[in-house]
Amino acid sequence: MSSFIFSSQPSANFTDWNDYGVMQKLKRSRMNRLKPDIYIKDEVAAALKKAFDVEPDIVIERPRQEAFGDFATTVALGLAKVLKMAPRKIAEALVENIVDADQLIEKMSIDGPGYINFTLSNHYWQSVLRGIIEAGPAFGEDTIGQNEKRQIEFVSANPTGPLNVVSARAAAVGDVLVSLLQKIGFAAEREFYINDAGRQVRLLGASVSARYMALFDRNEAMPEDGYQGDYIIELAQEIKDAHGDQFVALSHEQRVEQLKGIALATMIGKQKKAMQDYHVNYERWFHESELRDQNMHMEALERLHKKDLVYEKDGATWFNSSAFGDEKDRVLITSDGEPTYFLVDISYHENKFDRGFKWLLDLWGPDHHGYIPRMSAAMQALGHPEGSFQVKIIQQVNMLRAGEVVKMSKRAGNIIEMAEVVNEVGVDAARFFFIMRRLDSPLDFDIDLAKKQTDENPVYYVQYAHARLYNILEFARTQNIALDHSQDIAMLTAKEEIALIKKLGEYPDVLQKAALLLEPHRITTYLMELASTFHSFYQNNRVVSDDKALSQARLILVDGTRVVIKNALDLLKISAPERM
RNA sequence: GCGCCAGUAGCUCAAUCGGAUAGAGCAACGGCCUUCUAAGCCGUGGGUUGGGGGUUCGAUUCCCUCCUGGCGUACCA
Repeated sequence: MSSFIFSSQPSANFTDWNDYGVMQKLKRSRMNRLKPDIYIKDEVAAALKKAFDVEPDIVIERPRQEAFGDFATTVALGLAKVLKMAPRKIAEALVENIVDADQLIEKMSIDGPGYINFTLSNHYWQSVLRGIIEAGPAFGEDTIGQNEKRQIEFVSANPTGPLNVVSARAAAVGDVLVSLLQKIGFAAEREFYINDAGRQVRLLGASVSARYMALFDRNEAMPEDGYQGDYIIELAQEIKDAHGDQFVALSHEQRVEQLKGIALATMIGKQKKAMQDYHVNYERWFHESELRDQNMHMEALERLHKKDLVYEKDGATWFNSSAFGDEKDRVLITSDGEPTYFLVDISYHENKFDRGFKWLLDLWGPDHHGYIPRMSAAMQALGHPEGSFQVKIIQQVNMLRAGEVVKMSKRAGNIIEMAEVVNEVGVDAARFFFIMRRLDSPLDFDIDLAKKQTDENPVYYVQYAHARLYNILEFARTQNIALDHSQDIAMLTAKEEIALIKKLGEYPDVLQKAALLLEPHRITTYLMELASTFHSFYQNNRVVSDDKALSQARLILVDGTRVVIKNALDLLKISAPERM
């Protein structure tokens, strides 16, 4: 088993977000202004080349503590051994050789054992704000994806029951991940795989048939393993209301077949509606039946066959998956001659690659993680490069009310329904809460908290910041101080002003990292930090005052902040209220 | 048994490829509204990063081991 699929880190061949190779090819002028770390990296590299004639890997990081400046590098520490010199001596020589052609660096200092800290000038930060205003809704976007086709498949719940809360979590996460990839230049798409074929769908038909007949006082046995939830009864009732008794007289087989079709269409319709109400718009809903109708699974079998990875045993057809790290071989065609779900799923993923996607991500529920090795084995066997197929497990969700775990609903078939939760707390809170945590850790969803309209609720905290920003711009208008982007902003030098601009300037990095590391929670965390930085600025600096020039400069800062919060909320498809 | 994920402040979570004194929010306590939204701000206390060992200038981060919790280990889907 290659360990990459179990790693929470991106695989090695994955675009390395710390290697800005692609970006360096872009025009430097504009990018440099928004990527000061690259500028510093280049400066440090040139200085090292000049002073010591070495070209080590240089990492530019942001110090945790404000006192250490805006950027730092530990390169001198790492070079100590190579150059056989004290790190501080190396650092001193390095600093002396920094040219800083663009005059962005305000201060350089050598601290501790040999850290070199860089503080950028206010002038530089003002230019960042200019850049944000110019970019507007596009601020944060990038082109590093180079239009590569990527696809994320998520939710893909069986159409045999209502969607549960893990689906709600997966829907929010998957939707935002695709948006993130699109923002940094990938041609990314959302896809929902509808399992509308096979045993379980026949079971759905038979279950509905039994309930339907009961409505006419006919006794028809519920199939073994049939679906027990009360929603099946509701479904039967809906069918009776729409079609009357027209299926009663049919043979059992015919009735099951017809009711199966109706029930399936109804359930899929409900799923589509739930997703739409939740602001998730799939580029494609892919039907499993399509694969089967076109015999794509047999084609996939043939591909494996050609690679000599298939054999017959005990009347079944097996895939030699253990040769690719799976713990045992898996059945593709059962001894009854039925293709397994696994085989069909392999062909589905082959189809995705055939459609031109270079990279696939599946979001699966926690009960499917045992399935990862065999699927990865299949993709590897079929020659897809390592890392081109990835799976992330969306961990379980505990719904809490008054501190207690909410019990499952019998009506929905012993699950907690997605629609119920979304209706109760609203789309904004639901999406925010589901995105707030890393996807591989279990999530406690506090329903009471999500509904609270107080500072305890992070959604309101962020939305309030947006409403407040909007209100300031409105108020300025009433005072006849218009927002004018051409005004001078050189007087924006106060501590809170610069701190706010710095925070705004982080957004593109946050977005890029969230996208490439598949960690959407970075966006919500950032939003909370940004809101906090803004509230702090607001508290200490009056925007609209008698000083007209200063007011106008601050209005530009307010507008820049509004732009970034709006962009991030739009990305999450959470509303940005103008008034609260 | 084997495998996957997780274990960080009372609670929920962060922590930028291994970097500086591990940070936020909530809860607790104390301040701040004549001024653009107090759904806000400022401050105080709170930690053996589950335990132990290793790798090195440096470990929440990498390796080994143990403990705890969740999940998975089908000719089901």
